[in-house]
Amino acid sequence: MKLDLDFRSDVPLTNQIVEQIQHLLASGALKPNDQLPTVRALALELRVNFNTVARAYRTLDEAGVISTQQGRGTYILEQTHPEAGQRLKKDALESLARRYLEETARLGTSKQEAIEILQSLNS
Amino acid sequence: MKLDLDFRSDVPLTNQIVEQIQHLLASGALKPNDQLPTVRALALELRVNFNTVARAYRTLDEAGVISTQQGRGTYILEQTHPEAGQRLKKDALESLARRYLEETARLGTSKQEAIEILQSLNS
DNA sequence: CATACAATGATACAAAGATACATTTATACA
DNA sequence: TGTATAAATGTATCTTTGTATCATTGTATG
Repeated sequence: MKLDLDFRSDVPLTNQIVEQIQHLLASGALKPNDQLPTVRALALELRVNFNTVARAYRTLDEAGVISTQQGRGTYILEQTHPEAGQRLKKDALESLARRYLEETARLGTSKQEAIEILQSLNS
Repeated sequence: MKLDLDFRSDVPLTNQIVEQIQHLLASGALKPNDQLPTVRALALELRVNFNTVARAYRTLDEAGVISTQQGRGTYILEQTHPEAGQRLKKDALESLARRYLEETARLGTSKQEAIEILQSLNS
């Protein structure tokens, strides 16, 4: 990967990694489903502790840009376009909700019960 | 088999397999003496390493749900404890609920909103 | 200075994959 | 029909990969 860290910069290494991966994505150098280097491989290349790469990956994960999977690796996600979003999000939510009801119904549970179970979860 | 793994979930793949097989059992889609797919066949279908399936099978074996036999295959056992059925169903419902919340959260939706969407569905 | 905080590194851990193996069943062939 | 061989199936073990937690370092701030 063509990343180039500036160790003298006052912007943290982790942030530099995050930003540069986002640039690669924006420029098309990285595409959905591409596998990123392992945290250790990239760390070696950048001469940095692998935790630093792992932290960058986590930031990107939380931003919904990549998916990091323990034991498997990390992958670029499909980018959901915000402008296409509102309608699609509503549809997606409804389809999730329908699927949840179908599956609980298969277990012989009513919609009301299915909702109560949700409410009882501590989160 | 109708299993559907979420590679982005923080629930380990092995656990997802365990839970979903328990769902199939709780819902009656799997019955005693049914043969499960071989570890390799199911792994291929789920796009997962076959050891991951083997680990899930072992967990179910240790729980007394199935019987795995080297060289033969794996089979659903008779349920010796009647109350195990209730337990199975309760666990199944809870993990379905958790997954629903996890997926809606990923779309930026709160638990309360997730519940309201359920209520708004005409069924 | 002292102390607090942020960034990075070090170490131990957990989940998943790769590879070689053991057991059972199926098949070939004398 | 008996036996050798191959194929199918689960098991054991090690490697790879990301995660969690604590220690270290540097720097601001009082």
